[in-house]
Amino acid sequence: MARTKDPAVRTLLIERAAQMLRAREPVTLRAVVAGTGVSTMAVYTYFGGMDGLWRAMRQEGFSRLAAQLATVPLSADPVRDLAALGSAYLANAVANPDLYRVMFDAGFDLEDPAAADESLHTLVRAAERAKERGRFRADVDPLTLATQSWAIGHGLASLVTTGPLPRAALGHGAPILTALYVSCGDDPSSCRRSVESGWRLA
Amino acid sequence: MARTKDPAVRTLLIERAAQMLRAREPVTLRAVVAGTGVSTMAVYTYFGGMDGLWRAMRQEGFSRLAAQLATVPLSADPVRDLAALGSAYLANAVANPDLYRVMFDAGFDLEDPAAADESLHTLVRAAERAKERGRFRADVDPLTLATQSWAIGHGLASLVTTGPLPRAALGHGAPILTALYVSCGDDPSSCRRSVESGWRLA
DNA sequence: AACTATACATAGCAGTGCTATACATAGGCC
DNA sequence: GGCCTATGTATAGCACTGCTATGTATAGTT
Repeated sequence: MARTKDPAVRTLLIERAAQMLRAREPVTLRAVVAGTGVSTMAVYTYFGGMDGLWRAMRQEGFSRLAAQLATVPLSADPVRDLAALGSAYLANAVANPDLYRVMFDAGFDLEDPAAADESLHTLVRAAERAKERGRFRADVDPLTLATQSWAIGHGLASLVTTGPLPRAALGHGAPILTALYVSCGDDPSSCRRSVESGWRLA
Repeated sequence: MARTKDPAVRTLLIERAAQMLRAREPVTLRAVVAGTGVSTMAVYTYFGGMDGLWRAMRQEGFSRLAAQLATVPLSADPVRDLAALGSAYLANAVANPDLYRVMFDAGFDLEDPAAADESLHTLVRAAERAKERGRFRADVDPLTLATQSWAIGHGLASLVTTGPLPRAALGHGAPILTALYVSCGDDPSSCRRSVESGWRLA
């Protein structure tokens, strides 16, 4: 038929754009393709335009988040795991602050929404296990709890990556999550132990 | 000396830009001045450029937030007041979703940072009163608690205004705040009553 | 009333994302 | 193997962006 697309060019452009984003350089069409040797048209054949490149970068952000969450080893203590996942969430945000900010721009449209759903579902499963082991009351909805945990993590991550709060404010995550899990029925002292144990991981 | 600036033009441009933002129209220099009768140069004399106009819009967002928080009537129940302030925070975010999103862009630089500080301080004072009345333990730091409440509110507001969570998710605020205030020493059942009472206000 | 400093309108600048067109090249077909 | 076609690529140019230089009118000072 014809020349086939080279997948390497795709990742090359994404990485270069992410690098420029981190370096605080303006991510512009011509600037992105400048060092790569390819022409401006490549952005259109691979991404359909700059919007598509930004979408791909959001996707990359969610992929890195999923990878970071995947590094959390599941233990016999599901509350510890919940805290560890929250800690990993914040660790990913501070490791890629610019990417994290981009992730939640432009209406949250992704190429593959499943990647984001999967990350949330990791939290849901941990909450389910906490219920099964009797740490949380039976009337606790795992999805609700996961969403609440997400909101807490995102609030801290967003305020830290966008500037108003210093990085040390991320430490607020542990006491808030502890309070939340205690409200789900977990024993206060063992909850504190579990959360602080999981929080240290990342 | 010369012609003096007309303050009305300033507010006119801000309101028109905010209106275009709400209408999802691209907020561009020429588009903003189009309907006003003034020329593009007005944006430079009044704001120093588009960046200045965006900064002014962020300032407008914080002003509206402060106004919304000011409508909360202080009561004899400081925990109720804390919940009411949180509820008002979220109400402002959903009433001006686009403005809220802009508020936390571009590194949080404002013309008058005191406006933002003042809003946070309203929360701090409520936390202090809760300590004085014995609802919270003596070792609770009001600023810490206010910051934590802010992070929770911002997490929910941000996830709702940017899309991933539906508006109904704002209801998660009440149970999370309840859990947080209980962890500060408040009695669980009276805390729930106070928070739900304050939450209804907005 | 004359002067001057300031706001304003116009026109034009470099830079943006995007697209139309021509060209090169890889793959299917006989 | 040699065409042929479909596809990726490069170039040039489009409308638009924010911004600035220039000239002019005007409000405030003296």
